Amino acid sequence: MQIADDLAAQIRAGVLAPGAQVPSESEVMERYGVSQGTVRKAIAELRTVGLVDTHHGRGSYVKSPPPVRRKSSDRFRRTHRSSGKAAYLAEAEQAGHKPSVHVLYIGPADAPAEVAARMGMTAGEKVLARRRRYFSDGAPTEEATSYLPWSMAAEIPELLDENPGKGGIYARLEEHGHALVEYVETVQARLASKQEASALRLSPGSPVIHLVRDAVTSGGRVVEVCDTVMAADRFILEYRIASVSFFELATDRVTGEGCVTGKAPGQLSERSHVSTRLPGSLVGHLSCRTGPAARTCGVADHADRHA
Amino acid sequence: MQIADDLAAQIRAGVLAPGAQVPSESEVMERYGVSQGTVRKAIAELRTVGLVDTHHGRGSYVKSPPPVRRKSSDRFRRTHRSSGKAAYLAEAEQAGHKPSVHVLYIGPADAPAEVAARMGMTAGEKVLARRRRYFSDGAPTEEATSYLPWSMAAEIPELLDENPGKGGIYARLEEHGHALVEYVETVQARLASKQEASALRLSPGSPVIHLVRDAVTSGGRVVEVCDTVMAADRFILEYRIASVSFFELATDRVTGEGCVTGKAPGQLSERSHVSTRLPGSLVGHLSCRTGPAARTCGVADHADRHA
DNA sequence: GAGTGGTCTAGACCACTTT
DNA sequence: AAGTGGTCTAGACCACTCC
Repeated sequence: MQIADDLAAQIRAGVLAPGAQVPSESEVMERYGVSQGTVRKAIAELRTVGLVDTHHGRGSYVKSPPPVRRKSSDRFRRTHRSSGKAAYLAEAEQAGHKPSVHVLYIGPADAPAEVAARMGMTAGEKVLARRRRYFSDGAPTEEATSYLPWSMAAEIPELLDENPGKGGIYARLEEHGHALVEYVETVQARLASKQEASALRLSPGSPVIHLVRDAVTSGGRVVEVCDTVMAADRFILEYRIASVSFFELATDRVTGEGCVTGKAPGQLSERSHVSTRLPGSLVGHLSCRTGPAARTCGVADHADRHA
Repeated sequence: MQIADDLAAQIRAGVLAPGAQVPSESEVMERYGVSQGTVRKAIAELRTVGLVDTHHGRGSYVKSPPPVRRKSSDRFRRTHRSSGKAAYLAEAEQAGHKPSVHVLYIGPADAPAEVAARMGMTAGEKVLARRRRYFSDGAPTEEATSYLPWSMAAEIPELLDENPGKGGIYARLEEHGHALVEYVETVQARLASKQEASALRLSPGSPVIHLVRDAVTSGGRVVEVCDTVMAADRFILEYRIASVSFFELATDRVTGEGCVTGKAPGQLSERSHVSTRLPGSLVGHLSCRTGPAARTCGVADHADRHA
């Protein structure tokens, strides 16, 4: 489409600056000597590519590129929790944006099938759902729903609060004896559904990132599933992957010496739980999975509570 | 659009099975009593949602949902390298697909700006590029380009081969003294460009996942950058995140005892290098970054080479 | 050649926004 | 009321595919 390319070039060259109005349909019709349908297709193209926003009865305007936020896998490090702010707020402020959160719902819900499967319960079982929408500089960026077993809600009353306190719900879970060993995030990208598009104020056809995170305890139990839908153009996800897991260090090689106090390597069952004592007073607990899937493990150190 | 919803419902209900031909434009025009333009919009909708494939002169056909492959962050564990197959082939076969790889280019190239920045060189510098396209069951799924400093190509001749041998290029790098400590992956989702759409046989408007991975040595040097574009509907990325890093275990708490042989905790500079001796004969090397960014570290164990 | 999708035109009518 | 985008129609013409 020559017309779309032409306009796109003008935008990228800065002839049409962010915020400026794109020539109206009738104007373009005249200038290029084409019919309205042709113009509309060209502008639709610009819209799906994210170059313009168009408003009924007002015109199309050049979009300014959205601020991109980095979401690092390090954000779950227990060390980062002391900050006292929810991970989201801390991260966003650091990046120089005005963050805000809007709680949409906190209360009982029926577990969706996928969530139930991840938590090892039957679909439809009663769970606690925490649904909220996040904004950056006033614009919605993501919508997240946390699911927890309903028994947790009784055990930990703060989970029903809008603001669960310092360190967020993960800190509360750990305070109540559910040490979190690892998080497993699955990432998918797809086009926004109509509901998602309107909730995140996206033009239809925009991509979203669908992120689902399981929080796993040292016992191998999934105590929370967090389902997040993010506007794809506003995020970069960053993951740091070690080439050797702590689990491998402790069990594959360091035998004897009283180091691994659980089972011997090679004798680990599907979900094993072993303890490692490192020099100093540190106790590390490992929850692991073995077998053909050969998954590595998580590391939980309970040192904070033993010290 | 009522007509699109109607067809979509038929597809999802199985009235129109995968592979079946969607009624032709003229047929739909007649049945719903609308004009061609209206029908075309409806079918375009189905196309962008990924429900149908349409071929010029032949018609539109119901797509069968593409096989989804899981890409786990564990695939870089050194333990998994012994398999003797490239990570891609091993993973795909395990999932029951017929994988194949097509090498597009291996040779010198000018470093793109972003790659140069990640590797700490100036843009345009000469690098080795390895570009290949991956297929699953005959359908293209991703296209990846690895960039390495040109000096590596001289040092490690296998890097110029189509098949770099057992364990892939990461194994070759490590054999030549470049122990890889961690990988940093950044994930973005966006719509496919025209070139990407045709290379991956996607309909325009389809989302892709753009993944860029840095391979970091124990010295903190980025020796490879791998730039990958994947068809979003064919992948689920999975990342396992430990709640405590090995780095934190070794330096924040385990002091004295001769355990950390590098600097004391709190004295680590922006990019430090410390060594840890664990019980047994294992030696762990840590490359880390500290400071306000408070990034964790990677763990490299050189035990294989010291044993 | 008959059928398919791809592109375009010219014009009508509606809904929203601004003045 | 005037200007904007949103939707639709009816028809022309082209390009590709299959028989």
